[in-house]
Amino acid sequence: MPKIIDVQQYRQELLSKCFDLFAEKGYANVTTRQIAKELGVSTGTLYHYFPNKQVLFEQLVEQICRQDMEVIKQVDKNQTRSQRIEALGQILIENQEYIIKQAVIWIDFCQYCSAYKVSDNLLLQIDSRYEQAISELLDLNNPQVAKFIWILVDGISINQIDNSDSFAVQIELLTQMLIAYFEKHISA
Amino acid sequence: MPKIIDVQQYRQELLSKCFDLFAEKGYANVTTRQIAKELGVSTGTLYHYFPNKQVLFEQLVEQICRQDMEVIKQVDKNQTRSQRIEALGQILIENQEYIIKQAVIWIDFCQYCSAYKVSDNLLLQIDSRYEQAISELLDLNNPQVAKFIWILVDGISINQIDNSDSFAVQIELLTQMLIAYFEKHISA
Amino acid sequence: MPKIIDVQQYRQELLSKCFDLFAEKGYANVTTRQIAKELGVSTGTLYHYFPNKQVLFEQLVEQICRQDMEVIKQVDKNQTRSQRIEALGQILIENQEYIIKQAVIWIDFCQYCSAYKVSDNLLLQIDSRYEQAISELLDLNNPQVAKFIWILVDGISINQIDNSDSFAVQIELLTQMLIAYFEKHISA
Amino acid sequence: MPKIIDVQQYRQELLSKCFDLFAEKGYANVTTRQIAKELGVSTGTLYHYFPNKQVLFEQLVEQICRQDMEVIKQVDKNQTRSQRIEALGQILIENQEYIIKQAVIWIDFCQYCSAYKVSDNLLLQIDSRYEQAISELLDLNNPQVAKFIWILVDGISINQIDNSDSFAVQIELLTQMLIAYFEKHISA
DNA sequence: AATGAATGAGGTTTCATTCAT
DNA sequence: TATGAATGAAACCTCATTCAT
Repeated sequence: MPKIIDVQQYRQELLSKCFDLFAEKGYANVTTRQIAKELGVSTGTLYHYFPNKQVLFEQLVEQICRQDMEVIKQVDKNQTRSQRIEALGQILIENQEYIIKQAVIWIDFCQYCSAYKVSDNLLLQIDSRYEQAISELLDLNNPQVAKFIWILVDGISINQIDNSDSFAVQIELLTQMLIAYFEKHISA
Repeated sequence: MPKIIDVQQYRQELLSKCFDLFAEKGYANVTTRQIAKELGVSTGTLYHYFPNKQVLFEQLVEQICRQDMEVIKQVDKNQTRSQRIEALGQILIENQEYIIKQAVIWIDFCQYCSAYKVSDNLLLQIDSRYEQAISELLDLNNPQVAKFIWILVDGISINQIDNSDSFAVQIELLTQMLIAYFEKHISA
Repeated sequence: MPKIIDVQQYRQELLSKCFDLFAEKGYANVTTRQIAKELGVSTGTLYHYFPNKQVLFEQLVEQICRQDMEVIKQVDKNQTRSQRIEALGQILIENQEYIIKQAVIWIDFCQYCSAYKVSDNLLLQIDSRYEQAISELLDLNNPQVAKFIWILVDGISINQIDNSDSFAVQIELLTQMLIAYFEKHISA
Repeated sequence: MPKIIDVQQYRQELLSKCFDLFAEKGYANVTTRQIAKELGVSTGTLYHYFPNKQVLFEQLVEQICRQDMEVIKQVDKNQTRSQRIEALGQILIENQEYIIKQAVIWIDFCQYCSAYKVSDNLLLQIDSRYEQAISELLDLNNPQVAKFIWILVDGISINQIDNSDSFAVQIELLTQMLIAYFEKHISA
């Protein structure tokens, strides 16, 4: 029993160590040897913990999703919607580096699903988790709006690859835009 | 007398025929053999028109940018800003399929630049062309806002890979949000 | 009739123009496109005058052999053997650049014959032409000695690829060595 | 525990097994698949031990040079110069097959350096090692003479490709010629 | 559990040669 | 005659995966 927990925990550690590498190069451009080297293990060991590269990637995406849920939970819900939007924006800016990488990996995962003709189950499932988390956070009853917001965060993140100094500016713009939109269309 | 062919024009035709394939699979997942097959030529012919896969991809990105400039130009400038925003949204929705693919390829190109350590010259140059085109269209003096808008369109587009029925809804949301933002913050 | 002569002559011109290219790169490293470019014609034209790359190369080797026979003939035969050896050495030094290239191509041709499993007929035939020419020039009755001399010239030539200033020195050494040998072993 | 293998030693074994193939066909005419087949391994394994075909070839040349130094060392130095020359000739004749192949590869390497525009460092370095070894063996103070001798051996070797029965005759001729030369020009 | 040597299918690219014009 | 676009076999090389140790 305790052994199993250790294995599971070690797997999580390995996944965490992969994060930067996948964010930087993308699934298709990372070799298993590079992964093994980054993790400080042999390729044999890598294949001992993960059946193949695809599963490794999918588990990484799941791990990221779980972490993102935690990030979103940090927002204090005892505030007006505008305040919560600003708080979310603030958290994104504070975790800028992580958020950008997470978005890059997510987009990479979307392409991976279409390119490798992998079943979208995981993709759809994670997608709806984000949708729900944002919906709850901002008391939205239109799921499209919730998804929309997270999509915009991705959009902004991805385009930071080269000049990452504008991330904060753009998240701020997004924040203001959302506030203006909600003020005009939906009563808080 | 040799076969007379407008090489430059034929190159453009070939690039156009690649568009769907790259949008669907992504640069790293498309093989040159697949490209040749899609184009209905041999790999030898492919390499007769493009020195290598990278240049082929870069020229495709350039072609897309030129086409996008044409799409943006379609908006009638004799309207209020809100009207122009709506017109732009309308055009995006009308060209939904193309816009999504274009965005997917663009994001792929961003990753390609970072993964292959290709010089960013082309990336930055194209980036600023979009910025300028949007700035002119909406009379913006803050370039960050212009870039921001196009980034959001990319963000929305990318996430359509699997359920593309929400594109129109999300572009509509973006339109309304931009209008609300400009009404509140910037006089038309 | 005159047409045929022209074609033949044009072929010789083309071959002459290939000489430097083959000497510099070697048969296997020269592409037909490079040859065509060097000749200022299209690949189609190249294949109009020569059935393929192999025949082109073989004809070049033949042409070189004919030219070498002319070089050797320049030696005035009304001299002692030692004088004739020195005269030959002098001619080699005067034509240093040509001699080196000719030797490089010849060695390349030897390798070509073994690598491509081409029949050695041409090789043997040319070999014996050199043997005879040297035998006649130096009044040798041992054909091995004649061949030996030409082989040494090749050996010296090939090793000039990088520091070609020692060619004259080494031909001079060869000359002295031959003279010493003949003085000791064979009466002039 | 992993399979224990002395990588460096295995590399040397692999190189030794390549020797004949390269001698017979030449660098440009040997394919990596042929090499792998000759070595009895897969192409993947080949690339596990050598980063690419060029480096493989260069390491082969280095290995050959080291072996040649051993061959030259076999000559007993407690003899007159004439005797040492004869002893060297004898060793060359005894190792005829190896010497010819070694020479063919060396010449191939010279062409390889010029054709592939590889830096000549290795070539010059090896060149000087031969020069020194011969100089020491025959107590020569003129390095040109030392280089000259080895060049002649190469020249003779290369021309044996097709009728290798004359090698001994020609090495014998070279030996006599050198003795005659030294008797006349340089006191033993 | 851990290693890394070994595999070989499949990737990108080259190039001798052909052929419609 | 002359052209050069087109071909596709085959070159070099990579990399996910396996397996003996």
